[in-house]
This record gives sequence, structure tokens and C-alpha cells, in this order.
Amino acid sequence: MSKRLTLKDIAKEFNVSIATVSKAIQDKHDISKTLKQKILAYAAKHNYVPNQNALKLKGKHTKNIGVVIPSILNLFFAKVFAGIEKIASENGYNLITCISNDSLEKEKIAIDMMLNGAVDGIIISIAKETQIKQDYSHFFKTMNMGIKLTMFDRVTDAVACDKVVVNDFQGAYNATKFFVKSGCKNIALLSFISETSVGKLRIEGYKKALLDNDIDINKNLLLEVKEHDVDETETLLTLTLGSRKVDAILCLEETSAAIALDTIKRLGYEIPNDISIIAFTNGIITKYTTPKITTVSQHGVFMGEQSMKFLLKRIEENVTEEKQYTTKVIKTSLIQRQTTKKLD
Amino acid sequence: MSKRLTLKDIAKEFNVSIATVSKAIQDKHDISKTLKQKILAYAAKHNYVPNQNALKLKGKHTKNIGVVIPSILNLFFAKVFAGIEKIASENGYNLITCISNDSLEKEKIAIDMMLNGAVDGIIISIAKETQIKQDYSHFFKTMNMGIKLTMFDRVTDAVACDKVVVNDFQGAYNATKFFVKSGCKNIALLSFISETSVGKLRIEGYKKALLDNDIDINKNLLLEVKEHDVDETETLLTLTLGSRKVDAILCLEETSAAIALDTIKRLGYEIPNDISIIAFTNGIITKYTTPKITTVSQHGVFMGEQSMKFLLKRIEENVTEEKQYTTKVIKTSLIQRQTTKKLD
DNA sequence: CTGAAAGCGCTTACAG
DNA sequence: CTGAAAGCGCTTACAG
Repeated sequence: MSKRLTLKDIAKEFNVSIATVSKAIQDKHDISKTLKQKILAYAAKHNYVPNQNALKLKGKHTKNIGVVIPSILNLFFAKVFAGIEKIASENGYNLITCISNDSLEKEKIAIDMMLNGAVDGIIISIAKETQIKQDYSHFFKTMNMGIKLTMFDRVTDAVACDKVVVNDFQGAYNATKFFVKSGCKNIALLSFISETSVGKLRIEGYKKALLDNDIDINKNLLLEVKEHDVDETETLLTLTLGSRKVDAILCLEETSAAIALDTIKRLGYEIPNDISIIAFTNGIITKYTTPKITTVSQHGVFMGEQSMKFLLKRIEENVTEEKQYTTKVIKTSLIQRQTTKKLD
Repeated sequence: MSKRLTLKDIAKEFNVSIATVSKAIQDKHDISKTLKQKILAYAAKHNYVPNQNALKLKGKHTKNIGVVIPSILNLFFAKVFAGIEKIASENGYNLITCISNDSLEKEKIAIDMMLNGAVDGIIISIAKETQIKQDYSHFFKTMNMGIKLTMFDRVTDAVACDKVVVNDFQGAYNATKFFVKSGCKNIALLSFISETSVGKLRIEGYKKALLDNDIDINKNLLLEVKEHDVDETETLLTLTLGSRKVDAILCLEETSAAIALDTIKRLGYEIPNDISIIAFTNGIITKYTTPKITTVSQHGVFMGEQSMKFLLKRIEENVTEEKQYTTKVIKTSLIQRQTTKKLD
């Protein structure tokens, strides 16, 4: 096991001071060319890499970004992550990643770890539990310590920072309107994420679209499934479809859509003639089901890229005026596939 | 923006030395209880967190693990990542994540960044390009610097380290044998990953199973699709199915299976009666297609957990004897769904 | 029980 | 053009 090469080692090799070597490595100009070249060559040959910890101690940027997401098994978050990673690596930044698993405690621990001088900034999508309990103290702490913060998708008005969101309200509104235009009147909504900020907005959009089209909101068609009841979704759907007329279902995430599709097929309804389906999140499932599911695309990779760009700007330009925080709203788009009727 | 609290600040507050504060914070015993408690209380109240960079400079563990994976949009890798993350966070470790995108260069850059004192160990699944070019110099460098290394799934014999793999050979062997048992004789193989270590092993397993069952290997049924030809898969399959008898297809990854399924359905064959399908990687696609695809499960989360456990052991017990490297082979299991005939 | 000193690896005024 | 010195925030023998 070879020891890591330090400036000291190089200094000894050439019989000069550490300061001189430091300057040579940094390619400064107040140093003799011959010496500099010799040192640079030696450093390259022996794989010299400056110790990041020493640099960071000296107050340099860490070139690390903290990423905290609720899950990585959810393709939407994986896509955003891929977008973040792309921009980060293009700019020489490393990602320190934590999965909150939708737990407030894990989120707090993750942020605490990152606050120890480990990162220049943090990108986060808030855990479900955090949104329910509305405990945002760890975010305030982050801001107070001068660590830049960017939120995406699951955000909160309580914290002033750059944000990247999707127009959830409008996306749900448009999807619902699409159902209406294609002749549906009994439009159900199925959600596993009613407690999150995005879930709430989507439900609002759905309701508004119904009202704007003179359709009464039927509470029995508002199927909000809590986390621990997800296994009961099929039962719930079967009961609902058995007892009331439903000709369309707006699903707020991929998995609920997949379950809805299965159930509807099992019950013998025709898709989209009897029942239409639109799902949020243009993930991988919807593309491979039969029929393929019409989705509201959230452009995850793009959201990730945008979030990272916001953060980079904060870090590198050192913009601190709080007034200038911006919220980027990304437009969703409806990807029409086979679970909705064609509009002319 | 409040400055981060340091030992110095606390020392000033109590009019004691920095050394004393340091000992109090570390809860050492050679210090008066009253002082210690006062300092601890003050530190807690003011959110003191030791500067990680200073600790690391002093030669402490970084409590960081580097993770380098080819992609995060592939559910298998996402699963492994989730497993790694679980064990890491349980043990107070942070993850520094890089996506190699199957590029040798990106992999080298990632490793170089991690080698600057940023991590205690690295978990990696080798990029496709790296396996093709067989350039493993960055791994040797890692080992030489005393950074522990664990490889999973895509590994190489050229580097001696702990490894976690799936019995790819046996998994493919068993899947092929399953086809034979269910009456298939013209078994094709469809692969996007022939160039990776795991792809090669799976192909070997497939061939061996054919030979053991007295079936000749038909090169025309060995469909190895290169990365840049993935778009042509459907055409290739259509041609193959049109010109030769095929009654089973072993797909080496999820996406090729999804494409195969689509194509077969489009051509009007019955599944599994005309053609059976088995896919490697028990991901999310195979669960939601119609019919649901029979898969060889690789137990991704478990692989991740196992990899992280290996690495932790190396780091924390400081095991260095090279002889003791172990390769854990995880058994695949066949998850029978609807694209294979039932065996009695 | 407390603290002065050296040191981890580096950078940066400053002096020469 | 070169180097001695101070300092980033911390720990750890060692002395008292």
C-alpha cells in the first residue's frame, strides 16, 4: 500500500519549500518555468492529487452536492437524479446521496451529515412525512449555515429557496379536461400521495376542471389511499367500479395506474371505451403495459438538470439576496397512448 | 448567515482551551464532569457539529463510501443502490455516487475524484466499455492507495477484491433447461450485453444447457445486439421469427424482453404456447406487461446489502491480507409468471 | 483535571 | 523567483 503523495514529499524530492511546490502545482506565474515544469512532470508521473480535505479546510469549495430524495426505486426520482448527475459531473461536482425513504428522521440525519462541511449545496425533494408534519427546521438550519438549497417536485412555501416544480395543478386540470372532451363524465381519481404537496395540487386541478365543466365532485370517486392501505387498492377499486358508474380514472402515480389497469382488465371492462386511464409520471411501467397507458409526463431528467443548474448558479456566483429566489415551473405534457380515446 | 460554530468559539465562551473543549465534546474521562456537561449542553444548544474536513485531515475515517454504477435508470442498479444505501445509513456512512454511463473515461474520473481522501472504500459495477477495453488500471490504483474495493455484478478476475455476483451461468443454464423441460427445442437468446462479463457467462450457461440436452447450438438463434443497434431489435426479431422456427427466447435483460414480447404479440404468436419467454432481472417492467414475464431474479437489493457489508468489514476491521478476498455468489431464482408453460 | 504544542496537507499574504 | 510563517479546525501525546 503506497502512501498518498503530498506536497511535502515533492518538496523534499526537489529540495525546495512546500510553498513553492504548492505554487507550481497551481500553475502560478511567480515561479521559474524550469522548476515548475519539473515539479509538474514529477507530480503527474507519481499521480499527485491534492488532498481534498486540506483544501476544504482552507475554505475552498467542496465541489460536493448533497442530494436527498425519497426513493431511488421510483423511476421519476431516478430520472431526476440522472439529470442532476449529468450537470454535476459536467461541472466537476460530486454527488453525495441520501435516500430519506419518506421519513422525516432520516431526512434530518442526512442533512445534518451534509452540513458538516461536506457539501456546497443541497438538492432535495421533501419526504412525505416531513410534508405531513410540516417540520422544516432542518431546511432553515441549512440556509442559516450558508449552504445553498434547491428543492424540486415536493417543495414547500415555508422555505425560501430556488425551486423546480411541475405544474401539477395544470397537469391534472388538463388531463381531467381531456377526459371530459373525450366524453367521460364520471371521472374518478386514484392517489397514493394525497398527503404530499404535489398530490394536493393535482387533486385541486382535478376538482377545478370538473367544476369548470359543470360536473359535480363526487366524493365517492375520490379514492385517496393511505400508504398502509396500498394493498387494499384492488379491493377498493373493485367495490367502487361495482357500485357506481366510472368512465375514467386519473391516477396520480405509476403504480396506482398499473393496479387500476390490472383491476379493470380483470373485471372485463374495455379500455378505453368503458373506462379511460391517465397516469401521472411518464415512467417505465406505463410504456410496457397492454394497453400502453396515457401519461402526464413530468420530464424528470429535465427537472434534475434544471435543479442542478439553479444550485450551481447560487454556489458559483455566490448570489445571496433572498429576494431573487426563483421557482421554475415545468410544463407537463400529455403523452397519449392507448388508454384514452383519440380526440379529433 | 450564521458562522459555523467551532471548538475555538466554545473555548472562548467558557474561557478554557480548545483541547479541553475537544475532550469534552468527545466525552473523554479525564475532564471534570461539571465542565463537560456545561460544554456539552452549550454545544448541543448551538448545534455544534465537528468539521468533517478537519477530522479527515487528522486521518480519521471519512465515513464516506464511493458508489460507481453504470446507470441509475436501470432498475437492477437502482435496487442494488437501495441495498447499499440501507446498510450504509444504518452504519452512519454517506454515499458518494457517480454514474459511469458505461464509459471508461467517466469511470476513471469518478474514481480519481474519490481517491482524493474523499472515501474509505468504493463499491463498483464495472462499465461496459471498461470490460471491453479491459483497462483496469484505476482499480489497481485504488487498491494501492489502500482504499477498499468491492465489486458487484460486473466484475473482473483481473482485480483481487471482494466481489458479489449472481450465478449468471447457472441462472441461464436453469432457465434454458426449464425451456427444454417444457417442451421447447428451438431456443433463441437475445442480448444487449454480450460484451459484459455477466452477458458472457449467461451465454455460456445457455450453451451448456443446450449441449447437455443434446440440442445443437444454432448460431442464427444467438441474437447479440450491439448498443448502437438496439433500435433494430424489432426488425432482427421479426426476420428471425419469420425465417426459422423459434419456440422460446431467453432475454438477458428487461428491455430486450419487453421488445421481444411486443414483437411476438404483434406477429400474432401465442405466448407461451407458440413462444415462451424468460427474462433476466426481475425488474418492474416484467411485472406489469401482459402477459407478465417469467424472470430470473437477481435479488438486487440483497446484492447491494451484501456488497456494503463486505466493504464495511474491510474498512472497520482493517482486514488487509489479500488472500482472504471472498466472492459471494448469490443464487438466482426463477420467478414463474405467464410467459412460460407450467411444469407439473 | 487542564493546556501548550505539534501536526494532519494545504494556501496565501508577506518579506527577502 | 523563493520561502518562512500563520492559519483552516481538529486531535493527541505530553507536561504540569
